[in-house]
Amino acid sequence: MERRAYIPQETARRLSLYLRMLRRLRQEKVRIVSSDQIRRFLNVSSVQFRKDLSYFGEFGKRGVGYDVELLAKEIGKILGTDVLHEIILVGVGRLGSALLEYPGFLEFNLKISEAFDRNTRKVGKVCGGVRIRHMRALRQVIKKRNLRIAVLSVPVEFAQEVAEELVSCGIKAILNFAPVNLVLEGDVFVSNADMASELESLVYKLKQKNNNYSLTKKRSIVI
Amino acid sequence: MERRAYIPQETARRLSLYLRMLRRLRQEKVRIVSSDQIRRFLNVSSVQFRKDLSYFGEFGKRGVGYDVELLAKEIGKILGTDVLHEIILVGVGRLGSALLEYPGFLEFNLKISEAFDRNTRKVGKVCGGVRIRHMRALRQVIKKRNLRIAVLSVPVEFAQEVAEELVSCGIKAILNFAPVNLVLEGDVFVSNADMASELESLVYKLKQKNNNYSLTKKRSIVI
DNA sequence: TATAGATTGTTAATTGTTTCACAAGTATAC
DNA sequence: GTATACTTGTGAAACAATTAACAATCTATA
Repeated sequence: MERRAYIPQETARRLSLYLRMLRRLRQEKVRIVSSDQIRRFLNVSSVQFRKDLSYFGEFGKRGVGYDVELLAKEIGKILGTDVLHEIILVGVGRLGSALLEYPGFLEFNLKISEAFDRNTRKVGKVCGGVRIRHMRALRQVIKKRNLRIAVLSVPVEFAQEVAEELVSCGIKAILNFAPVNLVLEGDVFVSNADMASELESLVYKLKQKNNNYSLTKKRSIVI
Repeated sequence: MERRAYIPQETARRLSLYLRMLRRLRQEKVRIVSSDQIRRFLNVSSVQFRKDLSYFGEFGKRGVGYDVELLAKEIGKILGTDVLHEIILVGVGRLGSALLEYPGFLEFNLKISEAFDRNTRKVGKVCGGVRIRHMRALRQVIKKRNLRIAVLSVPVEFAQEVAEELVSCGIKAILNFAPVNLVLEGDVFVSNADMASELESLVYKLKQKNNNYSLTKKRSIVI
């Protein structure tokens, strides 16, 4: 097959779910897994799983299944988790400090290695193993360490301006926790972790169900 | 047009973004807005916006635009934010307490009105205006207050069992912050707020861009 | 009251994603 | 060795979502 002509966005999103599942299986000493087992664990159809993998190569053995160890390694390579990625976090409020202590990032070889806040009372303190710096140091640190990815957890009213500053410092990807759509110039990827909107979607679905309106299926995931 | 034959999932997701934008405009005393202005604010094409609304009715005036006040009210009705929805939160760890204090939920008329934890040292304390109860009280409170929606922020190793308990108590929608896919029986909506996976997707996109592989567009807002 | 410019609402075409159907390969039992 | 039961990989079909194209309608103005 002609690989990588283009990869469906949705496929890319699912790869990290696969990887996490495989890692868990590996931990439990499972050696072989079939696409049908994956379906049961992840609510992704077995064909979907196989099709997703097919964009990158052939990793299974017909009649048998997939070698957990091997497949985890391959997906890791595809996603780039074989290399440690250093991230910065801007805004060490309640959410920000929760994120600094969040253990889940390591799973994908992601590490928040710098944190910034403009509150001088927070500066110098250590949270999640990271010493908080003042916003003034932002540009210098980003440039010096050549960082590309930022988590933005400042109050909503500052999100836009801080995001612009991040971009001007060379940041190329932002995970935004502020409930606002960032409008940015240049080639920056922005992903919104919009908790309120996510919850609202659930409320809406419940309402629809009760009213017997129908939604198309697909996706239940997400931020 | 035959309204509401079915509503695209994505349309439902976008409605809350529209509502937030409209509220902000209303606050700024803007009376009229065109779909083209919305495009500039939200990175959603003007046709997309109009198409989305068209599933529910005709809310604009040709040659003019949309009445901000009126449209906000209509979308609010569609989404169900005209009524207060009470939510419970389970797991008052670092992330849980950040969520309890998160002001963004009110925007959609959502209120975390009960919080539970199994750590007796936390029980009785007040966080974000909510007194934390012991997990033992879970069933009784849910039944008594007839609650339907839960935010799950317990450690990943307990997520599955707690989720099952929630469902057995009558919960119909769960916003899950644990990095695991919940497998649940019955008609429950689960939405995963998967921060690590979200960040991982950004890393992947950056990598693709540098390698000049192409992804299809859509979602996740590339500016 | 006719005309120009603006903007919505909608059908049709296009693009993107999932699912179907099945060929091809592997393991096991006899 | 052959039959049987699995399981993967994939082209084609079906389905879903977005975008293009344009008719309908409104406002302002001469």
